[in-house]
Amino acid sequence: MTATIQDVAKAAGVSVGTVSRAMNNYPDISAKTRERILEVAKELQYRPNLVAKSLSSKHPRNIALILSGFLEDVMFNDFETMLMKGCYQFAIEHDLEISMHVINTKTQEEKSYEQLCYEHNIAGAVIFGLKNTDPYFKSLEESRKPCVTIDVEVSGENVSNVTNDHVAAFDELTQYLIDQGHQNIALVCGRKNAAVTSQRMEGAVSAMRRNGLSLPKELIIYTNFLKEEASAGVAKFLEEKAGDGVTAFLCMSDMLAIGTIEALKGAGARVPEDYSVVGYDGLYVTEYTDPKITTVDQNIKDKGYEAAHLLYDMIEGIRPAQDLILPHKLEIRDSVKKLNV
Amino acid sequence: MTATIQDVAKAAGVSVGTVSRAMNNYPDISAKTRERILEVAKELQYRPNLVAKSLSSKHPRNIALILSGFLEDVMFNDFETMLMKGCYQFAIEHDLEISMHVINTKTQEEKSYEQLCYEHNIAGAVIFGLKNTDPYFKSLEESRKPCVTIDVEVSGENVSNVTNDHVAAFDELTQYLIDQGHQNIALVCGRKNAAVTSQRMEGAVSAMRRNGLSLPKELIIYTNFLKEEASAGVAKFLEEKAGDGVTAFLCMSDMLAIGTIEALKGAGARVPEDYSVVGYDGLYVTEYTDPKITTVDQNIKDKGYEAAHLLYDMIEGIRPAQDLILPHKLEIRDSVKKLNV
DNA sequence: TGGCATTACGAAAACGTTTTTGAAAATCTT
DNA sequence: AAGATTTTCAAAAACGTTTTCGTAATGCCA
Repeated sequence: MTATIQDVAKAAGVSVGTVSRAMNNYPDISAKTRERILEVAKELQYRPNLVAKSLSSKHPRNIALILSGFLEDVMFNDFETMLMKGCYQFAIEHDLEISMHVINTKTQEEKSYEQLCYEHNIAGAVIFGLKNTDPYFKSLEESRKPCVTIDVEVSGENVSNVTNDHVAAFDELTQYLIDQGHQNIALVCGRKNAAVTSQRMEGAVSAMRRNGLSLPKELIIYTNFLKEEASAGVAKFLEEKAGDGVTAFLCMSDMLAIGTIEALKGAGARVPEDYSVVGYDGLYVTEYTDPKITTVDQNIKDKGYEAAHLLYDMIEGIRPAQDLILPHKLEIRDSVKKLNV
Repeated sequence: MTATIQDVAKAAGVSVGTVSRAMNNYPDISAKTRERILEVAKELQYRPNLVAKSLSSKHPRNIALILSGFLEDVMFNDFETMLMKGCYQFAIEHDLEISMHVINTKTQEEKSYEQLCYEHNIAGAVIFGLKNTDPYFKSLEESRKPCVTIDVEVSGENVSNVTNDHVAAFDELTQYLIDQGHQNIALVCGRKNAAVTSQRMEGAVSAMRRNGLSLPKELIIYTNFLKEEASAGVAKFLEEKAGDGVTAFLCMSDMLAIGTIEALKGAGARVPEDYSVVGYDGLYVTEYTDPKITTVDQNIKDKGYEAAHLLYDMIEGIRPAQDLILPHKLEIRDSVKKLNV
């Protein structure tokens, strides 16, 4: 077996409490003994058992990343991975233990957020993937354990939210399209009742209005954020010649942009020569498509990092629960043609 | 606070030991009391503290997924995510606790695999991302804790390996190209001293030899598995007209295939009309490129699932350490043109 | 050198479980 | 109906830490 704190204590001729104090840089211990103990510990290759530590300690250093729907959804691999990277980065830099938990709508019903924290001795969590109808909305609100949700608006005394200004970002994206000379723009829209959809819609409309443009109903193509639906919707749109004069497709996600491009190519059109297309999200796949898609990067890795940061501060009482809005970045690539007006 | 086992015991008028027996379906307890206890537990919304459980239990149910280089490399997002999904899937189905740990070459030096297991009360781990020169090669060999590595050959009494038959798979891929009438094939090669490179090389050569073809040195383009290198290498290759008559590029990874296609398009050539290209790995990004890339799917999610499965069996003494070779699948898409011979 | 803070440490409780031990109660045997 | 089993459970030890509490040792001052 590996050495325990007992072994170190015995070898150093001190009590276990003293070893604990030495290992954790506590005050009431002399420099001499601390050093001796550390030496012995090193010699024995002693590593504290983190499980025991977690069980006994009053100052928790365990946070979690909770992913809802991770096993069900297959679309947003990048999102979750980049989020993880951000969270783990912060945890490593600050010497925190971080664990990952996969849940879904069903397990949310069976076990409250607070219970999950209690089960794992977790001080708080960053939560991603919540759907509007998920039981956790209520669970988090009632929780005494702090948490930080990503891109979803949950109320509650101990819940923060990290997001982007999707309205402003989509406005900016739309403005870019307009600045490139596009006046007849079709909108490839996400799920009707999703929060993100209405935010992005708002951004699109505000940019158009500011420029004296309008968004007629015929130029809106609805989907559930699925590539195939975008592809089918755009194909139908072209067939029906619903949008004569349309020069650009403004898509609410990168996947929708990919589907749109697929349909356009399928109909024999070229992108961006015949039609311009923009996406939203900043998935890395947009760098590998043809053409590379102009999009808005949500900087999800930073989001993960900042979410973990905020969570930590909430746990330590440094910052109160709050909403954090991170900057986005317009990524101009090759899917938009500049029109001569 | 949430209810503890003590609270349940008190409420049910029994000892804590009895509650434990009831919760874990142990034999020596009467059906009546078990039921009563379960009822009380439900009423109090009792959830056992898994940390305490892990600390005290002699029958560990904790496994881990260890990712090396996760924060450094940015390339293989899909790989790691799909691997995770596979592992978590198995863990959930078998009611195991699974934790994820991010390490790198440096932390490997500081802490042995066995120490890491001990720290977290882990019974064993699935390990991904090891480089040939990593300290863990030795660490795993000496470990008494079982582990399963992915795609990397480590010896050791308690270490298994889950992989594909990369030689056969690459042979198959090469044969497919030949079957489509390609005789002059350039090879876009990975890092010279990587194990996977030599395996794939072996597969390519064997298929060519079998068909009376050869692989002259001038038709090999070396890279370090980076897209940009493939792009630059192929561009130079075309410029120098090193491979007149070449009709196809056989790439050792999907990223290399993407780089190759980029270079070909950059030189004004069309894929697959002018040149055919195939990749290897089955990254999901290959479904979104133009054209969609013919590749070999390593089925990494299954690999994760089976790795966790094997690990579990090793822990339970059901299966000994062993090498597991999983099937691959040739994914024929749109990047190869059939030649008339 | 005696008295008083202060410092340094040992002893033991605590964290929430599982597991072992042993004994009372129930059941079976003859 | 008495002994032998078996069943059921309470009590306590164990897991490896941290933290609290108390006290012995040290330092300081006069």
